[in-house]
Amino acid sequence: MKIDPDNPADLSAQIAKAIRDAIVSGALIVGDRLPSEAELAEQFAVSRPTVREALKRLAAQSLIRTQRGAFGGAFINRLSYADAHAQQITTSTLLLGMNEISFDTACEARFAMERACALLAASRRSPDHLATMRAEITRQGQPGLSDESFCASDVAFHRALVDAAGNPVLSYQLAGAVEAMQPLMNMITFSARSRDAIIALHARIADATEGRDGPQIIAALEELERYTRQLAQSVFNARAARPQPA
Amino acid sequence: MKIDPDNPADLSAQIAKAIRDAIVSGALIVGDRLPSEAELAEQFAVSRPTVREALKRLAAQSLIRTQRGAFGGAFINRLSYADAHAQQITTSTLLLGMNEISFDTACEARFAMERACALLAASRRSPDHLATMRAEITRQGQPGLSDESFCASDVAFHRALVDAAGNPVLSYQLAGAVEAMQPLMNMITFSARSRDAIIALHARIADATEGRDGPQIIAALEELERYTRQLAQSVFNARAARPQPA
DNA sequence: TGCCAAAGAATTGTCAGACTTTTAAATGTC
DNA sequence: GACATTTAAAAGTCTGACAATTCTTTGGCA
Repeated sequence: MKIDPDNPADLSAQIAKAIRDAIVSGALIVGDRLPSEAELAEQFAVSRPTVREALKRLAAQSLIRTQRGAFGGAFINRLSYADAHAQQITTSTLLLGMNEISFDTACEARFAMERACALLAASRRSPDHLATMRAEITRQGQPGLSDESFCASDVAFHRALVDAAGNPVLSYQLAGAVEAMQPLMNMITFSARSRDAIIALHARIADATEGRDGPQIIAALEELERYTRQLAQSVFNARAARPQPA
Repeated sequence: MKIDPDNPADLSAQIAKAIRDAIVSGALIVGDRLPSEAELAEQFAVSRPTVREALKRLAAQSLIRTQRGAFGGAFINRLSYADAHAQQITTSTLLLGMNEISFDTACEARFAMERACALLAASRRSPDHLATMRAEITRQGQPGLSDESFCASDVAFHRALVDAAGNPVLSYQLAGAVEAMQPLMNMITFSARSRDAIIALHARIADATEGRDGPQIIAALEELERYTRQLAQSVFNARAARPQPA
């Protein structure tokens, strides 16, 4: 583990970087225990609060976990899918929310990646995935469903499709992108007619998945993308025409 | 901003969560300044070091940036592509390195997503992207190039292809996946013959991109995926046959 | 008046030391 | 040998202080 010269950057940031590099490079393995805070403080020649700040930075990225008590300390964490997924969603959501990313751009990226799963999903889908897709379609057709619930079910449907591809890396990447878009989707009011259209496309996707017809899934996804973007366009136009509702 | 009951979780984690939620939900906007550490300490009824630990957690995720001096403080950060990208790479690298993800799984996901960019890249590629691709191909053909440099150039080539799709969200997602795989790729020794094969495929991709022939790009990528996996397979087999070099 | 330098204040960065809480290991007792 | 008790190690938290930084304001000088 390298030391830190007295450069102007935060000491805690430098310490965090040193430890992070050691983890990413493989010098520290999952399950390894870091020295205690007091020992680290001595090793880096800083105070314990400074070491603690560094460790909290690493904990924020799920790189380490801390345990109190005797023989406790900071341990290198195995990054779980759940943690990675959560971080992915937070990052993607902020990126979509804070930067000038248009709905079209986000939509294009999301469907492009989803189509990338289509062929794999067609060949690997299990009865479980199909059942989930069908269940969500049923749910989407229920009257009185709020827009938020409809969107949530939409996410669950697409997630099932992505999971059907049977590749956890794809699931992790895609699920982040799809869920990050949900706040944008929630802004759209879905009329009964548009819901019917979407449900019909979902049914087409489910049928094609059941029939292991990859190209058909892709075609349906392309149509869904077109329809979603058109729907968003009209919503934004309507909103632009009625400037501020106060 | 909500308060924290005295539950068993870390106070700093709770405070960080409260502020993070406020940011993600939009209650705190980019550029907003948080209260000073002393004020936050009073507001949450904790000490300043505890507040500081919470702020460091947020800083680790690039959610805030801090500035010293009068009228300094913690400001809500605009998540830059560079920051998001860096986090994406760290997360993906760890996920690939620490979990039992096979090379095949990572490879499959990466090429599936890359193919998703092919059609967009074919229609939107600029002369700049083509020039980068050609330059990297030239570089890959130079004799005496180390395996690491060859891999780095390989990453740069594919990154240019992805960027050619002209969708920053795709670039951000893909670049993370591609770069995360580099440590795994670095473990492969590329013989002169395999380099030639890869370079030929790269040239085919560049030609197809120049000719705006999306399906041809996809076909070449499929072949490249097959070849890469086969190459990795033989490397791993050879390694398994010669148990421990000690 | 106008400009530049010095003082002041606000705020983060860092440190030292102390105390509390949690947890597991070691010890003692039946 | 099993169970209860003690003990020690470690993170979690607090208090108080000082250093470093940076913006604002004020004062002085031409």
